[in-house]
Amino acid sequence: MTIQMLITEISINITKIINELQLPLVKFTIEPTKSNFGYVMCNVSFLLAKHLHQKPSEIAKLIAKNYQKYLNNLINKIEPHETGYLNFFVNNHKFNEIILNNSYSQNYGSINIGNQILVNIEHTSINPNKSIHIGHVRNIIIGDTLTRLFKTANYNVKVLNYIDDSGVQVADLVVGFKHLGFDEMQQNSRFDVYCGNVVYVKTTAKYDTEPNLLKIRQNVLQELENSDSLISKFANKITRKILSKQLETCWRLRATYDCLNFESHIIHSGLWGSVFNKMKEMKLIKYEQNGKNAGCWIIKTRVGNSDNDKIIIRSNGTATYVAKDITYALWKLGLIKDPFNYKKYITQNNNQILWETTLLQQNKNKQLKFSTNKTITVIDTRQSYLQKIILDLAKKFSGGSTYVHLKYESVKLSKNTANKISTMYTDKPIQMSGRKGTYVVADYFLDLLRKNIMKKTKQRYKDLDNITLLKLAENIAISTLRYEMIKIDLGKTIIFDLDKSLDVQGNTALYIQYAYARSSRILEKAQSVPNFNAAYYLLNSKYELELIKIIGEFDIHIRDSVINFAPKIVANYCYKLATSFNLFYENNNILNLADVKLTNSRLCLVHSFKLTLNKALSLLGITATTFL
RNA sequence: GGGCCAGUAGCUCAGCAUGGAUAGAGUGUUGGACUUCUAAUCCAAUGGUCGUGGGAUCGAAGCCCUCUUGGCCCA
Repeated sequence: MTIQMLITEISINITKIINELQLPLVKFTIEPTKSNFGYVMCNVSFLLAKHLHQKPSEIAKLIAKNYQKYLNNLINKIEPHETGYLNFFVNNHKFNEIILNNSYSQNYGSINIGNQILVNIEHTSINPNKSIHIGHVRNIIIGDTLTRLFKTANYNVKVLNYIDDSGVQVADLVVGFKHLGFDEMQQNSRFDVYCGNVVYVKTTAKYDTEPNLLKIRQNVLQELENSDSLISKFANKITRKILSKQLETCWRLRATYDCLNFESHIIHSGLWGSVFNKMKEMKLIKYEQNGKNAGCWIIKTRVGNSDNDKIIIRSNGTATYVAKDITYALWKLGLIKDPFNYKKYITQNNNQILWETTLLQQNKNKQLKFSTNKTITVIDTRQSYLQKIILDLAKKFSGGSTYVHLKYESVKLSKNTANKISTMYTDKPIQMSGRKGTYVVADYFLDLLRKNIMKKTKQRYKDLDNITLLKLAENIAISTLRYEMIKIDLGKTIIFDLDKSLDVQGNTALYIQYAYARSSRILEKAQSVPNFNAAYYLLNSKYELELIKIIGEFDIHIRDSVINFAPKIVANYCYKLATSFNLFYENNNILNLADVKLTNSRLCLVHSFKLTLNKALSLLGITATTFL
């Protein structure tokens, strides 16, 4: 029995009453209330009021009267409120025991929505020509948190990371290294940082003054489509070198993957070619004879009231990223034959194997399956237009698949931070740009945050050794960044400010971790381990009852979060749990009591809180420590 | 020109899907609480025409429409 089950029981009974009274069947909801209005509430009277043209309070009375026969020793009172709400009261003594006993179990909070259905989630997919910046981090954290949530909802999740190793941005790097003399072997900074901050920015800046470089880039792009060319091999070498560095950052952020999809393989395997032919057959694309797109293959689209053309193949015969994205989406949805073989890239820290696509025959590994008819693509809202094209196209290939574009607003740099890192003055927040080099490198920020936290921790514990200190600070830094990225609604732009982000007071990961550490210390210092055969009826202060109730709501929030693709719901839940625990902690003594039975009951509650918060935090990729 | 997103306290944001009880947090400012299970905490005060105008409803921060401001995308 959880609160969710309580809700289900009430829901069934009210439906019965509606049937008995031959009232219209309305879609009512039952939710936990705020403490002074019973335990859970139902809005059915309001909905019926619309149909019956009666006062909600009258209907509430009627239903309450008919509910009496369903009352039992658990749900023991129903009260029709004058506003129209139906408030249900429970036997707290019994319910405390039920919730707490439930919360001790290993799989507490796990729900079954997915039935082990295969779903793939694509996220990260950063061009392998630069280091990961704070804007990319939002994508990684959203994607990874969603993965954790879907796994706990019993989906079989495969995480994909698309590596655009044959696009314009990679061509820019090749131009830089091969024609502008940048040193591939430099040792001054991390390779990905060097490529992004120096080679890419300086190369693209030269296009304005040296237009012949653009022609060179065109040739590079063409060479990239031929896997045997020297340019292709060189590009492969540097993109893999960058990728390995980017993955280090991803792993630092505690994201892991199942498969790396190399874009070049989409061309080299002939997959794009077959999709191209199919699209020609289906008359989805058109060869343009005249106009500005003469010589190009285009796709006709209609968004809103206006027609738009999107180039699929340039006049020189190279495929645009749109072509490759479409092909990739069709592959993800399993709508075209899988031409890839898979080989092991690495075993990640959590023992999860990371695979990569390959075209080598010796890696035929057909038991591996990453394609499925349910796919989620995490990309920011600026890609909405292209995603819409892909979605429309996928529908034409097959009606039965689900393609979700999980979009989120981008991360911008605050005015102050922008002015700090760029020579160009601005009086408002700016969009980060790889090309202009106006971004904050993720590892740079994390190192700064870690340093800041270390300083404060050192003040608290002067004797702590450096290794412990560093580990602790690293954990808090990663957790802080993850929490800040996930607690904000996906539809809201994050304005990132370097200085403000270093502040870790209030609603932060640290606050939640602190509550966890407090609970751990109590259990450590207790004379005995909690005995679960406890006097739960003694837990009757408002702080205890409230905390138990919130613990009991765990699965409701997970369900809510999964169904609505809203990871922030779990973040808010963690904060609510921590706040409630802190109130309990401040107001109810636990260890220094004369009443041994009460101490034990409270220890059980502390234990339950600790387990539940730990599970909730792990869904956010946040690790709680017993000491802070 | 077409499309998408956002506007809630000085600042940053919950609440909006599924309308209903007194619109909540953090932060800031002011004051208070450590001989006590961790004060990276807690308490109190302060702070709101929920961007504007209209509509449907017994009832709107939430739904529909208008306008407006800011951001983004396509052309």
